[in-house]
Amino acid sequence: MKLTETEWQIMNCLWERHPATARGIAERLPKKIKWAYTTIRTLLARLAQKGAVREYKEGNTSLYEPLLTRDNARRSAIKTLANQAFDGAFGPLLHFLVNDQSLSPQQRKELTQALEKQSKQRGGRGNDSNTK
Amino acid sequence: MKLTETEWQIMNCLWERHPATARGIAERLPKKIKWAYTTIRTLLARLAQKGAVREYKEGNTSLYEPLLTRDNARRSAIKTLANQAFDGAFGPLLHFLVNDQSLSPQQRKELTQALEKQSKQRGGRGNDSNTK
DNA sequence: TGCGTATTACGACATTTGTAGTAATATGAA
DNA sequence: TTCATATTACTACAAATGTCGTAATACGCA
Repeated sequence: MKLTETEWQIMNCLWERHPATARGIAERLPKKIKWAYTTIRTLLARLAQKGAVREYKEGNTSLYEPLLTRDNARRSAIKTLANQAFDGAFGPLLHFLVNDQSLSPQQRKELTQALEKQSKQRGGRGNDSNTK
Repeated sequence: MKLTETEWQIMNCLWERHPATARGIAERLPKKIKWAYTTIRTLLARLAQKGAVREYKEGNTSLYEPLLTRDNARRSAIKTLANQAFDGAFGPLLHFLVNDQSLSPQQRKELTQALEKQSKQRGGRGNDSNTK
């Protein structure tokens, strides 16, 4: 499932807290973003349309909650990036990140540990929620 | 500089070999992609328009070459991803990648080394071509 | 020098994405 | 009940993206 930039904004709010109303989302959007209430509604409708969120009524008010999980959305986004910019390979993507972005010593340490941990539990996949 | 999916296809061909003609690019596009010659021309025009490639004439034929570097395009794409899906933080993005994607032992080793190397040359940034 | 083929130059058009407006309806408080 | 306000339902519309088509040239070869 692929999200557009605006959809990410909405989903980010939804993942943070849900179910939520359109107005609730409006309040939790980054300050910089000023969308009309109806704009949010439209985005939510499109998200529901494509199955990323579920819309249901509590009395008369519409509540929304994510169907697409954050991890899956992330996975999908990363896969797209890897495909288009790194010829589909995660290795080079990681390399690029590690070499290019300045990481704090703390972050480096955490990553090193994560890598070690992964090395231990051999066999490959550690985590595997359903990768759609 | 942000590229669309189709633009990435074109740019990937251009980075691989340049300068190139539209037809040359057509030949080097992934087999799955079958675009009319004019489609490629249009994409190239748009890319020239936004300053990602330079178009010049050799006699009558148009040649193209990238102005935007691959690394910068990658940086930009990664930054966008980090912002929209990881709240702007590279650390978590890397964590996600490291934990989620199955890496070969070889890849893990390389990354660990890269991290170490980075730790050594303290001060932060290792690489720094102009991050636009 | 005349023709078929490769190139160009430009315009076109359907979809998707970003962003809202409006009219109708439901709700709560005076 | 009535009126101001919150919510819904629908529609709209411009800009960005994906994909060409066509008419006019230019070029190389018979």
